[in-house]
Amino acid sequence: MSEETFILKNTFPNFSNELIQEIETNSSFQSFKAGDVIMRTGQYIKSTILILKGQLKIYREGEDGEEFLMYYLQAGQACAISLICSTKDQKSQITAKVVEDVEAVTISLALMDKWMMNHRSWYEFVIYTYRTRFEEVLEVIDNIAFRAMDERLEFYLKRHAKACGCKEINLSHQEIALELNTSREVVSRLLKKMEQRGLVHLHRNQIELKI
Amino acid sequence: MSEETFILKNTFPNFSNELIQEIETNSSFQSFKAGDVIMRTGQYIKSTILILKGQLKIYREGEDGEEFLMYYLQAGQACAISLICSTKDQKSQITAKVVEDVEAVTISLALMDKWMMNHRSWYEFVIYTYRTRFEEVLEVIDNIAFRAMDERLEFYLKRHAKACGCKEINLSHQEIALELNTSREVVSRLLKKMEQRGLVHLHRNQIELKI
DNA sequence: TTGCCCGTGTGACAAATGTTACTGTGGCTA
DNA sequence: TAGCCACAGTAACATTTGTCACACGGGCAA
Repeated sequence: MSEETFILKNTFPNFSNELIQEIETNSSFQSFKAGDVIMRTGQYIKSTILILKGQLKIYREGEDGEEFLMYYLQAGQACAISLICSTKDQKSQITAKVVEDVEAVTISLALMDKWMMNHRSWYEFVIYTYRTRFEEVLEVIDNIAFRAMDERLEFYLKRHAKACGCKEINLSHQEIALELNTSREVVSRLLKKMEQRGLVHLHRNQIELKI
Repeated sequence: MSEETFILKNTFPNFSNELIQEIETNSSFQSFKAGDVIMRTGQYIKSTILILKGQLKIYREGEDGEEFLMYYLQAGQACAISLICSTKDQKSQITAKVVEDVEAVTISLALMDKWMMNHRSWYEFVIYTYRTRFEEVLEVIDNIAFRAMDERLEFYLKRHAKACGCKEINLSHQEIALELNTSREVVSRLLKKMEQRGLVHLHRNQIELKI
């Protein structure tokens, strides 16, 4: 078994052997550096990527360049939006930026379309991806629709900790503010209150989550 | 051609003849009255519905019973969420309420799953539905993340007018406030400002859109 | 007609959030 | 070491939104 096969099988354990083989013969491996923007709002989607390693964030851009975090993508996942844009010349509605160096497999739209019909395990992956992302987006809506900034910040920190698997969050207040579409001062203020309540411990460039 | 076949073919012109036939033989026609709640947050999804006539609204419920409008469903459409929940015992994340009396076809999950593989036109319908709803939800996120209440209200009114196909909106300020998750007073205040700007003309129980 | 409810309008105030301005501090580098 | 810069803290104020209180008028039913 080649190294690629091994990684693919491990990262996407539900894919059938035939599918893995098809992926290997038909698609290309690629790397991206932290900070790279893989997809930008308004660009045409020509392919999708399966993530083997690293982390991406998917966010919505406002008219004045505001960012708004939707969700993170990690190894074993794919971007729901690019999975579904189908054959039409579909413009991306979101931006994808690399958080940690990414290794990925690029798959053309035509192939995806074919696989949907021929590979049960691909079909299930797509449906699963779509469903979970839709749910995640619904949760995001809940947060901004029903909750105030303090709760949203708390939710954001927990989600971030979960995504990176540790309780130390290495983000500046400015970065957090961007993703929640608010201002640094507000984030500082609320974090200070959270610290008083014992929920976090604040350091320079690091927030230690204590819950 | 039976009456049902005729209606189905007209409402879902992209469905193949074989698919239409399958729908007819395997699923049941149902009616719902305005105000009925077809699906509620937390309920298990056992089937999906294709809408032949009338209008539904799909909204998210907050913990204290707040509503938050996601989108409307009309003839020729289906609920994206129920389309994708697949075989798992999936709980609904949204609530669906009838706005105008609805006639619909109910389809079990098992059938949907089968059709995805066997009927290209069903597959395309599902993908199309998912994509467009995802986009709509992204737009909703834009609105609450990046825009203030006055813009959101304007957007809401336009969307409502578009959905019902006329410029007279027969809603009380209270109802609008619920769907935007704000209070009646705020809606009144903003509508008054819009009237001063010449965007609307206010009547009792009716808002006349002038744009 | 009278009384009542609903929808609406509005002022006054409270609370949350955004903005401006300034301070301090740690670390890097010229 | 001095100067610079990014990050963080915070006070003061503006703006937006939510809340409370109350008034007005239309229409309906007793």
